[in-house]
Amino acid sequence: MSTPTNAVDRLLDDGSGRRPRADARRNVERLVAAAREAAGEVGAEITAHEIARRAGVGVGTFYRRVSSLEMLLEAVLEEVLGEIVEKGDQGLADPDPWTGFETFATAYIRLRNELCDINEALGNTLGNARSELRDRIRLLVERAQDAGAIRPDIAWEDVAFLLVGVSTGDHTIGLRAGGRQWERNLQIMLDGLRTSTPAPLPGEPPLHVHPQTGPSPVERTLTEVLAEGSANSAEEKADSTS
Amino acid sequence: MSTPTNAVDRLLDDGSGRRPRADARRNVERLVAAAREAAGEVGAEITAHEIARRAGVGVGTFYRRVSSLEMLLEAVLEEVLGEIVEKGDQGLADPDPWTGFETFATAYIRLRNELCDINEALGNTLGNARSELRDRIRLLVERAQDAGAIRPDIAWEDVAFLLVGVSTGDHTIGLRAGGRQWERNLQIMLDGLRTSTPAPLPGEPPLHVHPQTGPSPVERTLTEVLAEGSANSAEEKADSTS
DNA sequence: TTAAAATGGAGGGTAAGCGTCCGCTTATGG
DNA sequence: CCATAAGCGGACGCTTACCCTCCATTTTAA
Repeated sequence: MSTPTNAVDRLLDDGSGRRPRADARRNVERLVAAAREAAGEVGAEITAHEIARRAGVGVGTFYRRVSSLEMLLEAVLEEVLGEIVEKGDQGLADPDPWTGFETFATAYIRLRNELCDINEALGNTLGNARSELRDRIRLLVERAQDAGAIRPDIAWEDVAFLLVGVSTGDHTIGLRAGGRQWERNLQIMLDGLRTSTPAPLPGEPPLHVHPQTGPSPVERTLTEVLAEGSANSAEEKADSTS
Repeated sequence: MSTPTNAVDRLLDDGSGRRPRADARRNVERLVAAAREAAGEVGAEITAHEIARRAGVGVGTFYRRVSSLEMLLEAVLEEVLGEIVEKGDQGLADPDPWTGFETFATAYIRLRNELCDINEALGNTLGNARSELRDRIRLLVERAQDAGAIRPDIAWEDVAFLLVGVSTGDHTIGLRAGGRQWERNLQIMLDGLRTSTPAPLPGEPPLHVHPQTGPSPVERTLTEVLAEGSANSAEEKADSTS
């Protein structure tokens, strides 16, 4: 009980042991909430003024309650990472390895969207929690592979990379998804990971689904495509007919 | 022939119609190459000084050859987008819809990695090329769906989002892939998209592949997981036993 | 009621990037 | 070979953006 476990308490603990005034605590809570929200929306280039504005407090208050912007972000990041690791443990506790993995993956992405890239922004201050997270991912993947639910030619790092991509892919070339695109991305990725057949996609399609006409199987691996690609990588310039 | 088609010629064209000196042309070429390379590595927050340094020229030269940093980035972006669209046309020319799609997807990600997020950085200056790109993706996906190669419950926008995610996911929680992770991401995504069975993964695994022991099928959809997740979204706090 | 605690926002200090200026160098055509 | 216009480099000034402090005023709570 002497070491506060959540961001708010840690930030309020100035070492004097005195109980802070009510408005002080209220403002710290607002600041942490605002920082978490802002981090998810704006990303790493969030400013102290912006957080203070969202929290409805002045900049002065910001810096009295929080020793620095970096401190606040670090506290928030650690808090969220803790929640993610906890989700990993919940997944490992699930008797069904695939379900456990799936549950974790879902929660992970949802939480990761809150952090956005704050993570990378403030460097390697959290080596400990990060290695804990890596452990959970590795265990979840390997357990599902042992159970035959995830294809065996995958490394757990592949999954880590894919999960990032899933949460990142929600806007491109003028297209912008409504914040739940990651759910569809995730399902498609899961279908690529698993050994059994595809599951139905969650949510609504971004715009429309193309009406299907007829079937016809095909076979060629990406490895072959890549080989071709590097074979004719010599540039060719031909005038295109408009 | 009056309107130069590549970035170098466009930047050299100062309207006077005079042929530029040899060193001037050489430096523009270096600048464009450096900008393309730097854009891929550093991303959107690239600086004029950095590009000049990589090109081995002074800042003065940079600004004489290139009216502004924005102009250079725009020229590079347009050039790369043009190449991508061309790859799309090549894919559409392929008689096999799946192969055509696969070829395009590969080339697209490879080129997209060069742009990184310059794209978003300088706003909507390229609405035209972007809509052309969208067209190619839509046609490629729908054609493959008509042929029965891509699962029918997918919208072409899903594919656009997924392709971004695939190229983005190459570093996370202290893990960093060697630049070819996207190939593995892509194959797994393709396996999730297609109607037939998974293909072998390209390249080497990031670190190791977990030795498999035994099989056991499982079934649960992400939709169900999501429903559960939002059901017990009420926070629970319990002291963890260290 | 009153003093300690807290608040807010103007403003100083700093860092970083953009683009210019000008003295020196180099290509090029006669 | 030489004259000259074109080109080169990088120091430097300007602007912008952000971090954090200071202090007159307000709020809490004993």
